[in-house]
Amino acid sequence: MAIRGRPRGFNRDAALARAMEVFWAKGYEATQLADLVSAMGINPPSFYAAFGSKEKLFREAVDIYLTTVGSGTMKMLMETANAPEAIRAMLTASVGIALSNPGTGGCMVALGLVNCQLQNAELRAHMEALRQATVALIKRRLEHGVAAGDLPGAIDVDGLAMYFAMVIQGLSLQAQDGATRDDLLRIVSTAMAALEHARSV
Amino acid sequence: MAIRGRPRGFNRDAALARAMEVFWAKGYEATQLADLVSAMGINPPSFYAAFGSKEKLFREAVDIYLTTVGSGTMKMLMETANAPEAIRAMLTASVGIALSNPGTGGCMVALGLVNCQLQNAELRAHMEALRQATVALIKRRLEHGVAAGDLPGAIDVDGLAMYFAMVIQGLSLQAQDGATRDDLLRIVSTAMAALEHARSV
DNA sequence: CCCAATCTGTAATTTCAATTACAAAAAGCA
DNA sequence: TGCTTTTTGTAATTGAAATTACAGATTGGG
Repeated sequence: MAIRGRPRGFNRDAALARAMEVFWAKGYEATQLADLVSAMGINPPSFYAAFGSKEKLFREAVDIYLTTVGSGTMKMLMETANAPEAIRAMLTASVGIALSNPGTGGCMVALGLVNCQLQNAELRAHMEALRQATVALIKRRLEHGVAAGDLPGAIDVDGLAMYFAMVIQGLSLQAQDGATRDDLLRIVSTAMAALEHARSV
Repeated sequence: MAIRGRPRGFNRDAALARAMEVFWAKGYEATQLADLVSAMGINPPSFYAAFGSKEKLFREAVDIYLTTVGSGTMKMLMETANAPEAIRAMLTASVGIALSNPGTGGCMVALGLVNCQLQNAELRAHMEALRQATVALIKRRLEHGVAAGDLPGAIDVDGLAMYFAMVIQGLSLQAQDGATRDDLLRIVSTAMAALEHARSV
């Protein structure tokens, strides 16, 4: 049997994409329902019927952020041949993302939920887990680089992975502070010295 | 003539110190008056009489943060003899501060007001100006290092200054994500490679 | 000792943002 | 067509957080 009842008057995926942009631009807590429903072109009841709550919507928004906006960085990381080049490509992609933020600047995973209230601690933990996953991915790429001979076997892959994750987060904050593309790319080049140095040990 | 009226029943400076800790721990927007007055041991009317508003109190709290907690990093930066050592000392001091945050971790200037609402844009600009001042200070120290022969004359002092400011911010976010002292110090050592590399150019 | 000035505690008030009530609308099915 | 189901728009409702009203308390000055 077909779907009963009045059909939904808006495109759920399109509305979700709009919501993602708003969350990305303003962060979870600074975004209010009024911003969301306005950007999505719907009213509160439609919102709650389709997405459940602000928090559930945010989780969905992060999901599509990762599979759309964010996927590029990880793709660069995993698919660029030489390990140092892969790291550089990832950071360069991060710069692009940080600057394409429709609002203040920065990566949604890095800055979407900083300094939250106790009531949102669980959501914050979710974001933190995503960031830890990034660290793990960088570490794996470095290990692969060592195995492939791109990097010396003596390097501290754990330390370097944390370092580059830190760089991604730092780039986001710099973007929020108004850094230009040229500024951020210069920072990336400087940051890459960590690997240049590791290679020459 | 002496002061008329009932004397204040609490120590304003002590209360301000408590408030600073709360703001440092939770950030501006996640901190609510109830947290503040509770930590300060006073009631709302005393609070407003003595400090004016939450925003004014925050500005005062940032001021004493800078002159107490934060002064160590800049002291290290300006008073350590060798320029690369000065940078390292500054970053090491930042690690100590980030870990001494009574709450989630991180530097109050770096993370005290991220993702704020439009109504707090002016306050955010104030924080941003403080961060820019840090960049300027780092730049000056690097220039001094070049003049003193600690660093080669060809280095990009602007780029390096932004880079190390980014590191301070990134360290704060890493601290919030649960990084240990050992983790952060390893990141600092890795970050220092940027200067090691610059020296050997 | 009384008055003016200032602080304190209790208890509003105000404002604003998330969420829901409810009746009308729009579809399928008998 | 009448019934059921689901969505929609308007307009509450709820809840929380910043700020203030007000009466009582405590001081110095005359």
